[in-house]
Amino acid sequence: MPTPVLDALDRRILAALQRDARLSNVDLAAEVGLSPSPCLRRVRLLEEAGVITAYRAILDRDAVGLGLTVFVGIKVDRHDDAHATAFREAAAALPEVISCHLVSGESDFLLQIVLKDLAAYERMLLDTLLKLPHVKDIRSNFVLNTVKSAAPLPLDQLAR
Amino acid sequence: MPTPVLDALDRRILAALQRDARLSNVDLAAEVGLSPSPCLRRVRLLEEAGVITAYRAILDRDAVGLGLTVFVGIKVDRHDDAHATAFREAAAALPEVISCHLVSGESDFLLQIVLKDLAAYERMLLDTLLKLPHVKDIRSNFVLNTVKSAAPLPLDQLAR
DNA sequence: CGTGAAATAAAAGAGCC
DNA sequence: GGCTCTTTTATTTCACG
Repeated sequence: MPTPVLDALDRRILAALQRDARLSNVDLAAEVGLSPSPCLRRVRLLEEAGVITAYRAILDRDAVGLGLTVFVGIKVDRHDDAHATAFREAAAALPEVISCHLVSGESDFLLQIVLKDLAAYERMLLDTLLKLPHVKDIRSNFVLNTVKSAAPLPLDQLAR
Repeated sequence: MPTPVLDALDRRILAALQRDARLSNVDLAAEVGLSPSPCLRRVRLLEEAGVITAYRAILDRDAVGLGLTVFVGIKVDRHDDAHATAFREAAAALPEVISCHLVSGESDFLLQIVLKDLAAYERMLLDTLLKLPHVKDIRSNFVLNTVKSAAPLPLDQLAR
């Protein structure tokens, strides 16, 4: 068994910060059963190691006027590096695209796009998405209802 | 023009907190061009109004040992409320399911599932997903490469 | 890793523009 | 609404066991 990168305490710290990133170090330490000093040391290490990549406020999309979410499947011309890279960079640069993955299956890329309404999506589709490099086919899947979103990662499932 | 729910200052506050949820109120105020008191008042109001729903630490999935992300399209038997609701609740209760949406198009539901590896997904598919209520068809799309993930919402796009 | 003390910073509130 | 100033409270930090 190689030295585990994350021990049980690290996982508890991460779980707590996923639930509430604004926990003070004192409260966090109490929650994970540690005193403040070593707790803060661990958090700093997790940040420096790139395990914690950011602390974000999660917003209600409807409340901020971004009521439309669309999952967009996109096929590109070919799969070679030059094509894929050009597409990737162009897609990632769009602020409306909040996630973009290369996936197996029907589509090559799966994008999650957030917009004000259908009219905004129509403009985006015509003016931007269809003009991305090497796009061959686009399939739009509109979100009708969000059952669960931006949930914390299931660190409990890692217990060995 | 109805009273806008969010004015320009609110949007600047939200943008800053999406980028860094751990900003102190003093720093946040300086960044948005406000003094601390009104800035904190606005943040509290945004929290109470449900605009800010959570503050989360964002983790590197590979670094925590959750190297496999799968987008799973699921069709259910029928679309009536009883069926859809039963499915929804069962799916949302699974910790590995970090997002679940009712969508238009090919599938009825689109789930984002995070796991350790393919073996874990095989178990999940056989033991859990296929046994969810009213499931008719499952299509698994494996993430080969993550280009962009958990990006902040594009509040700039709301400027009228 | 824990403890405790010292230094620092943050939040909260009152009164005013 | 927002600003400033003051008070109160909490948090970070560090040296040592």
